[in-house]
Amino acid sequence: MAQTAGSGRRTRRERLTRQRVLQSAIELADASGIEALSMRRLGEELGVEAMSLYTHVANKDDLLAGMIDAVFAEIPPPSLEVHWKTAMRDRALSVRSALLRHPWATGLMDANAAPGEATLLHHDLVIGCLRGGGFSFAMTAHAFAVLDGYIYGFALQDRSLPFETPEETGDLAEKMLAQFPAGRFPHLAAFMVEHVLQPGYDFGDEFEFGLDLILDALERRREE
Amino acid sequence: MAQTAGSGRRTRRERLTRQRVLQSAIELADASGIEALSMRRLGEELGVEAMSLYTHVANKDDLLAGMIDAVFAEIPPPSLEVHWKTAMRDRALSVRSALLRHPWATGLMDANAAPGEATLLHHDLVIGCLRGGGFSFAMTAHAFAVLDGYIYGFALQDRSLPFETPEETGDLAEKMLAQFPAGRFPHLAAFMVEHVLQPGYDFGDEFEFGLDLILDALERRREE
DNA sequence: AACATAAGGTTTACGACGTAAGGAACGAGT
DNA sequence: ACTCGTTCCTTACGTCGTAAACCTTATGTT
Repeated sequence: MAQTAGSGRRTRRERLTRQRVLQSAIELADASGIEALSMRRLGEELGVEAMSLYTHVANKDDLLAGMIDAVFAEIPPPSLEVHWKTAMRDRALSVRSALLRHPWATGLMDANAAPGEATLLHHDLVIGCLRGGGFSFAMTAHAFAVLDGYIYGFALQDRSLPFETPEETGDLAEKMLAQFPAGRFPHLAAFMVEHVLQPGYDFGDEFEFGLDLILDALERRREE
Repeated sequence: MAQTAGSGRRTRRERLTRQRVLQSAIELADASGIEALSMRRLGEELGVEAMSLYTHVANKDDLLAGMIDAVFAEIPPPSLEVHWKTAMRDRALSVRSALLRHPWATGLMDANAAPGEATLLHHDLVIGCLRGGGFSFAMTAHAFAVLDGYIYGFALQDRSLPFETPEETGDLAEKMLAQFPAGRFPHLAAFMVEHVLQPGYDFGDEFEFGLDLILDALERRREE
């Protein structure tokens, strides 16, 4: 009786896999936040006891490292065929959207864990793209540092903003400033009233401004 | 018998204070990493049981929020007297050095906690500086997002690099690449050999390049 | 068909964590 | 000297990551 994966009549449940573990962990973190991701809870999600996970994952740090690498794997690889500027622009937007889909990822990058294969591949292509675009090694290092710094930092800021919708923004801004004597933070208050609380404002929209600013500046420096 | 703070003959130990708790927590996190900061361990450091801390701190999140605000309080306030560009440059370097002193801080900024007074004051002055420098509200928002994004993101990258000294860099780079078939990451490998592993290279030095790139670009846009 | 093997999954347990609840000790004001 | 509010301690609960040992099941060999 052939009993290959999933065909047997009495397979109580799908076999566990590193893939399945990582994917479930990502779904759980996306849905309930990274602080809700415990080995027990993840096991539950997969219909399995917590300790079973350790067959496919060395420990929790390994799990987190795997999740990060899986996020990088989601990002379309930057093309080496097009002009570096468009490639880098597209890539920045791709990374940003991945970090928006998985907001917990930014906070995990401090991990002293070694980068995974997808992560290294991503970096490899970024460097290849810049070098192919005529950047010297030194300029490649500079460009890489500014671009990635900006991308991750923006995601960090975005996530640390304690509001999601414009209405929330208003409520929260008022409460924040109301804690302190009126006039304690005059510039901040004016900025809130005159700009941030205006209809249509969304912090996330700032991303492309800074991105283009940096890309244009890099282009200019490269040509110098 | 006057028994003001610290004068009594039988004060077994200094009284606890929110200040002292926060300061000890920061020292502990600086010295042993944020993951070593537990309420019990912190109590021990202060010669006190863990539960005593809760008199001065609502819970651990409040402790962490207080630590972040204390880090901002360490940063010299940006001046409103000098040209915006020098003020913003100095401030960026100050923030960076604070984040180097307290590497755990970057990872904590995701906290959904409300920003503290020192944090708000810092932001107030940054906005005041830009507005005073002739930036419109919209341009202020743009500038703020790029600058702070870059500063925090750079700190995040810097901290996530798994090496401190050049020698470590070499060892680690080799191990990282050795895990995968030679030639798997050709651009990355070349970049490492030709640039990162060259004597004298230090990723931290990249900071000022990107900072000036952004400041120059902002100046140009502001004048448009 | 019977068995050996190893891999996957489970049970139980340990020490550390954040913190709720209630008690004890202490200092200041009467 | 007595009270009272604050500070600090004791004990306890539920949760966490994971070590160790055990059981189960699918597979390959005879």
